[in-house]
Amino acid sequence: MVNGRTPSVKDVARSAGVSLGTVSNVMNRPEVVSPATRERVERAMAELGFVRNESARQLRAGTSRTLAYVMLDGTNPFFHDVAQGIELAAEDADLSLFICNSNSRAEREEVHVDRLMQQRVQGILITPVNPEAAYLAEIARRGIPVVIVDRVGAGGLFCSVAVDDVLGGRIAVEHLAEQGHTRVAVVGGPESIGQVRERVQGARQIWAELGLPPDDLIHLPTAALTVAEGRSAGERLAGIPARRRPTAAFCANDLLALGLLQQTIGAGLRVPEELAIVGFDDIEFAAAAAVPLTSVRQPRQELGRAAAQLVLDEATNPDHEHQQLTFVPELVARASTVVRPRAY
Amino acid sequence: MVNGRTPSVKDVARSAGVSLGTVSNVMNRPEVVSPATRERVERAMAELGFVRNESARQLRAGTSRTLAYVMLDGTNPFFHDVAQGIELAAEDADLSLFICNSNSRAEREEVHVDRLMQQRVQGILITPVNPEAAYLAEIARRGIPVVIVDRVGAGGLFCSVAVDDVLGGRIAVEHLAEQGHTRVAVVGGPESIGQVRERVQGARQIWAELGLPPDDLIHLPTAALTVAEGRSAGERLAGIPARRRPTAAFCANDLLALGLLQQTIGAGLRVPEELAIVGFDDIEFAAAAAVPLTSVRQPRQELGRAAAQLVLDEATNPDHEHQQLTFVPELVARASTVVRPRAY
DNA sequence: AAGGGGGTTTGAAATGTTTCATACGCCGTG
DNA sequence: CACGGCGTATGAAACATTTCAAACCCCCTT
Repeated sequence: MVNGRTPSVKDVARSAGVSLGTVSNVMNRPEVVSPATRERVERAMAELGFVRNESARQLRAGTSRTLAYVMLDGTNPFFHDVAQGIELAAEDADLSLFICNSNSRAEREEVHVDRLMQQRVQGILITPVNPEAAYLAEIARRGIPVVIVDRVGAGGLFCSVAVDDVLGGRIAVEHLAEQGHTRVAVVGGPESIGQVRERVQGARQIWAELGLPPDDLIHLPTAALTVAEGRSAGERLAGIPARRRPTAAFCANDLLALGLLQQTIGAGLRVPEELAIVGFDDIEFAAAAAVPLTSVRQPRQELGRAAAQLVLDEATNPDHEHQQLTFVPELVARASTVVRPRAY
Repeated sequence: MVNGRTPSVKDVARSAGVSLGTVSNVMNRPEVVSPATRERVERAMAELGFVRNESARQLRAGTSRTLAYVMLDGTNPFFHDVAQGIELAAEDADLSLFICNSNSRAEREEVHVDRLMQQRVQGILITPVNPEAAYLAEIARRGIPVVIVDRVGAGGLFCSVAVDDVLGGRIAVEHLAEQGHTRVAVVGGPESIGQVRERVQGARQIWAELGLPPDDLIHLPTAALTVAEGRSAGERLAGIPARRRPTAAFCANDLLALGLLQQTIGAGLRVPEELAIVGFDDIEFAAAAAVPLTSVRQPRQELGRAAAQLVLDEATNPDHEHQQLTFVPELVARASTVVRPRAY
């Protein structure tokens, strides 16, 4: 430490008796400097407690060493698993990952993205409140690598990585139909969330294809995809007289399903005998629920990892082409829908 | 956009017909520049799509606008709630929050912290793998504001914010004793985690004070604080013949408790009649479990917010003094310990 | 008409790196 | 002995901003 100020390359150079350039070389191309001087410089660094100033490095070099992920909802473990996948890919590329959380608020999201642009991050991964937002198109147009995660972006302007949500809705409801259910609730909302729209749409599709009467697929809207909303939907469901009550529910995500499960069990319904439940995402807590939850699995980490790879390709490969990756979801059957499921 | 390059203040200045300094003034002290020029400059910025380069700003100004939180375990929702509290405080102070995740690996933690130092963040909040780690003391010694979250740091070198874990262990076991339990399992590990040691210690303390025989407080070690480990502990517990089996379990965190709950219910034990369960942290999923979980609540968001305030104080207040804040945990009784708990 | 003063604007220095052309030192070769 | 070449080291320029003393302009006072 040099009189309070944190030491700079200049201080290191002086203390080691070499020039600025040499110190820089020690950090960036150690092979060109002779072992003896390198040794001397490294000792000086250690002695002074030198820490390279990343701002200055980045300013001059013009390239940053961070990726960023703006997640939609920090209370949903799903997004943390995605983030974990991104983190692993970032680690491989020797990059740092900057995680932000918009909490489903569009204006907060934009503040975060703005800050990230100012930081000149290498690329932005984002699960946006609204993938059609004009400002997103704008930054992509400028050449900042942007990858939409868990949604598909508008008009091929960006890469995106998502699961086929329509298909997910289909397999969930198909599974219920296979178990003999002919009156099914579809729980989810608000419609402004694209994932919800598509999952519901998939449910309707297969229902029609199976030739079941549209009125027996009952939509139970919710205000958000949270445990609390799931509980509230559960109340409404349990309140329906037994003869007219759906015998199964497909929830737009696992948080809803968990809330619904808790509430309906509390109300005395047996799961799955009186009410079968399917969730979506297959978060870790789904398997850990007291009645393990059947769910539509998204390859969460894989989603994140693939997104990171796309953003890196866009950042480094001059003839990168935007692509929309779609993963195939998979049903994981557990005790909440089948009386004796295959082993966990 | 100026021929591919992203535009700089210089470009804005030229386009608006003013000097560099004026553009800077528009951004940093708008009150000194006349409305007419300000207007002109702002228009030029919008036209060119100018985005301030934060690296250059920070290099020159010497101050960054970010706080960072290095969390211990991204799979535990507890830490995300803490992060949320930090985020709110950061938002108030108009700072960005950089969230990293060490996943309980000491070397990854150190890489993260190193990067953060290079970025010259205003302060580092951290739930460290080991609060006694030498490198932490080292950076604190250099004057970087560091706050330990959910642990207390060594030798008053840093501020810290934590809950009284010993007390938490006491009230958990006291509650079980009040319900008449006289043979109790304490589930948790590894001992290398400070939180575990102290919670277990609290349990032993009160057990002794209540005059109960030490052998009837049975320690069930686990390799980590995860749902999977909770399940495995549950297997062992369920395997004990009913006459000698503990009638209650205190788990070192909610993840363990949730796994234990699931496993033991699956094995046919009734909760709480045959096995009462208490967790620790009171994460959101605790209340949402099919048998809502009694837990020792930590004020999670409050913890984060307080930590952020401490770090900001250290960063800005010249006569800051380190303090160790301790919050008092609180028992939240739910159905996993009492047959008819007070309203949820 | 000179002086003064307030409100704006300017220009240059400074921040800590990296980069790159150049210089240096040394050795072996012709 | 001069020369070329190689391996190292150097110094200055460049990066995009902020800051601050100085300059400028205009108007009011005396």
